[in-house]
Amino acid sequence: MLSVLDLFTDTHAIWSAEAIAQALDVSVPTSYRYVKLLADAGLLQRSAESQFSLGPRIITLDHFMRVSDPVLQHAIAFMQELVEKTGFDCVLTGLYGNQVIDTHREYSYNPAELHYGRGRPRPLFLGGAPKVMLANLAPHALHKLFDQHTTEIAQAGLPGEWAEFRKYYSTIRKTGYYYSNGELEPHLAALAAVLQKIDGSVLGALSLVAPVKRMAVIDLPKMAELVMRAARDISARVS
Amino acid sequence: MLSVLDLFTDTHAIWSAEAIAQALDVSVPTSYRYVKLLADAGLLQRSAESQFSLGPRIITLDHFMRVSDPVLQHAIAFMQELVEKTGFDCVLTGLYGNQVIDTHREYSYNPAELHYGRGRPRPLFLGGAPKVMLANLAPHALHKLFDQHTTEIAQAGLPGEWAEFRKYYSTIRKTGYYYSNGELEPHLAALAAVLQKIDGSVLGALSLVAPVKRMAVIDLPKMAELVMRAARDISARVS
DNA sequence: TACTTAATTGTCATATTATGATAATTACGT
DNA sequence: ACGTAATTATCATAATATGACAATTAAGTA
Repeated sequence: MLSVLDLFTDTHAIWSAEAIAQALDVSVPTSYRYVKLLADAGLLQRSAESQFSLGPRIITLDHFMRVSDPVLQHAIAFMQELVEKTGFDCVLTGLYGNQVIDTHREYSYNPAELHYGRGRPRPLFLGGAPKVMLANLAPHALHKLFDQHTTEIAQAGLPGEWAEFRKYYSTIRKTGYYYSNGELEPHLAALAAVLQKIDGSVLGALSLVAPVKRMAVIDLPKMAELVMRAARDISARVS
Repeated sequence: MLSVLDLFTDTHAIWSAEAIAQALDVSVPTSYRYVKLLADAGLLQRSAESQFSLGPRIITLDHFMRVSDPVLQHAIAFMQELVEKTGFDCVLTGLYGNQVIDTHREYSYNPAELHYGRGRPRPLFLGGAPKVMLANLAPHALHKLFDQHTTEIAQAGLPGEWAEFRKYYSTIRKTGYYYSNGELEPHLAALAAVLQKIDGSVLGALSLVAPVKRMAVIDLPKMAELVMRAARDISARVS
């Protein structure tokens, strides 16, 4: 029944009861039952005649998550400071099982477009934030991901052999940060550092993001030092 | 099983399987089953030893909602303009059944505190946004709310009789906006206007919020005109 | 490394409930 | 008021959720 939620995405945000029945291969009455259950819980809402969309409960639950997320709470001030110092956007990212999600974005300027900051699912093997997080996972956890995502790893151009794959991430870990140039989106560069608890477990990642063009005049080591220090400070506060 | 989600709030964000079993009056194995189902769907996650919290799926779903919400999409630009013109915070609010929720906030300045903008549940009968929305509901919908929330209505100091209650909201509807002075929070004032589709159905509300102190020098009719025009423009775009 | 305790999952009989087909009802536009 | 589509009720049957208990795994500690 929870699989009804899987149907709702950014590109297909509205579903009819009948379409749900078809998609899940259940009868129409059952589809209505599912929808009713989810709507009663507020996870769905009727958006129009026979149309359903995601419901207000999700907004509230997300609010609870933000308010009670210690990483987010402590990170914001440091992120604002980074934005002020650099003029770049600052992004906070989390690793949830096999999913990488941006959890907050501090904007350097306010574009008139919708802010995609929070919640955008991201590829596991592309971009700065995922790389510094994976680089700091316990070896067995990384190995698990390696086994589960063979094709994605190949697509990302990463080594198909465990030894080299591991060495690749080990290098990143030793460097302390990762600079991605046009890796996730061609025109964007990012510099990321990991957030971790005292015991070494990964809390998330902190990145500065900017157009590739504007990186020409940047002193990378200096910028890396800024991000890493902020990351360390945040990590210390959370622990 | 979905009632597990009800347990998680901003003040109690982490639950153990055992505590859930007790709260829902089910056996411990059943509690683990519930938690497993929800965690597999991403609605919950293990946060520590035997501890569960709300999961990443909620962040993603909220993201989908924001991206596919036409009101939000069209409103942001106007909200930014209002912030620029007035220096006040601008808030977008939605009505979902019996629930009033802020869905976006454009900040006039960037306080170093966490932004509570999106998702905060609000009382139904206090504050500008709920009042302009309720004032523009179809009479039968308003009557329904009137019947269902007798005590809250009394607590809010609103008329306990339907005729007067209706008249109260009718006045607001005719005025076109509502100015609330310290109604929701003692030190805050807000001016709200309704967003509605061409057919008159309520889409939400648009408000400007500022400390009461700063309202002393404000020309209310002028400010009301600004908010109402923005609200009309947004409404027009959405339709 | 082994030991101890807590956390989590498996087993299984039973009671509960979910399901689909069909019918009845409601809501909506004309 | 009418006709169509949407939604809910009925009911027999199949499926599965539940709790008690046992087994297993994980985590902390000596």
